[in-house]
Formats: sequence, structure tokens, C-alpha cells
Amino acid sequence: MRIATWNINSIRARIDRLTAWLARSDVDVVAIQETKIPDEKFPTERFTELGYQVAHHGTNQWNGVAVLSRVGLDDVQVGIPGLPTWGDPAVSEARSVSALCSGVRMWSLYVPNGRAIGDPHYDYKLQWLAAVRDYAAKQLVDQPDAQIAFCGDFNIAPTDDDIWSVDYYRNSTHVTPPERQAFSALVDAGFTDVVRPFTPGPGVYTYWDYTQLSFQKRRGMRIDFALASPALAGRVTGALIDREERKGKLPSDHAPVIVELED
DNA sequence: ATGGTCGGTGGCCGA
Repeated sequence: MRIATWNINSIRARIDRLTAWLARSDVDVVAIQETKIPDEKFPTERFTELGYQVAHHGTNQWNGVAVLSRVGLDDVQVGIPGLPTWGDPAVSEARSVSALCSGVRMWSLYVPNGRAIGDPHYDYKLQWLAAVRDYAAKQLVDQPDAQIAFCGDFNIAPTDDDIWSVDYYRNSTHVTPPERQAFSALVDAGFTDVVRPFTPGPGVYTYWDYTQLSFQKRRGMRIDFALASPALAGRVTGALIDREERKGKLPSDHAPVIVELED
């Protein structure tokens, strides 16, 4: 089985690229972030006609996450208990959704950006990550053998090897100790970055800014991850970052990340 | 060369 995660940066702008990539990449389950579309406008048929079932969570033009699966999609869960809210305390942002796909609990996460150190969004990001960690840790206490994948855009570069320039990102979000600690806490809870052993750095990234010819100059960040529970990590036989998808006409600014699992 | 790149929106904001 093959699973993947991809910040698509608008499902409407990227629908043809995404369906072509699905046909070519042979992935069974995909976590998608930043669909930027409400549920009622999501192009579900474009995926069902390819054999994929869809669980989408989107409320407006911001955020939006989905799980696509051609190996079963059951027990859809929207949101995670304990996540902080932004703005209206009665409304949760559309940043997390999951489904059970052939025995794997597949999560699509879009971690808040943080914007700037000291910005209220930065504290929101840290609170959001703490809630995910607490939830993730509890899953393994309740079910140590569960196959769980927390996939998505974490908006954190865990080490200096994951950014093209330490100087460029000095005093920026994505690299601060509190953010890196929040990421490590998820790893310490038992969820392994299963891609890194197959894509060693430095200089290996999943995101390149649209401006300044960043991709062409190899100026990127590694901020998209598949974090696997012990039972799932034990099934991983390979992984890759599909840089080809960052090329060509109107690409997403993120590349897809693919993980191969033994059957 | 006083910009630089997208997407969604609506005549700017977020990434």
C-alpha cells in the first residue's frame, strides 16, 4: 500500500494536476491540505470516478483538509478534541480530518502558520500542536498496536538541516525552539518521521516559496511530514518527496510526500 | 527594473 500527503494550495486551481498525479503515482490513500473550498463545492466526483472515496472538511475559502482513499474509507473524524479555536470560540477551523483506510487511521493536518513570533497566531499554533500531541499520545495508550499516520503540513522545520539558510530564517517562525519542541513532543509520543530515513538531508525540502525563484535556487524548507505510530512505522519500506510536482505550469508551492508500506 | 508569486476575493489579505 502507498500513502501520501500533499498541501495542494487550492483544490480548484490544482484539480487537474492532482487527478493526473493520482493516476501516475499509484497512491492508495492521500491526505490533502489547503483545499480552500467549502464541503458543498468540493469536486468529489472527480475522485470517485477514479475509484477514490473522499472525506473532506472545509467551511470557507481558508484551510480545508481531505483524505482520499481507494482502499476503503470508514469512520470519518472531523477535528481533534481539545484543539484551540481562532476567532469565534464556537467555530473550529477546518484543519484536521481523518478516516480509517484499510486498517490505517489516516490524518490530514494543516497546522496553523504562526505568521510571526509574538503574533497571536504563533501562540495559537503552539496550542494547536499541544492538543494534537495530547490526543496522539492518548491513542497509543488506549491502543498501542494501532496503525496511525499523522500526515500534513506542520509548518515547522524540525532541524537546521531542514532549511536552506539559518540566517534567512533567523527571527522567523517555523524554526523557533518552541515550535521545534512541539514537533519533538509528537515524535516523543511515539510518532516517527518515516520519510527522513529514505530522504536524508541536508538540502532536502518539501516546500519552496513562490517568490524569488526559490525552487530553481533550491531554497526551501522541509515542513510536510508523515508521522507514524510504531505499528505503522514497522510497515514502511520506502518513501520519497515528489519534487517533479513542484515543476511545470502553476504548481503548488509544496511537493507531495509518498510512503510505501508492505502489505 | 521601487517589483518580486500565487489563490480567492472583490478592489487586499494570507501564505
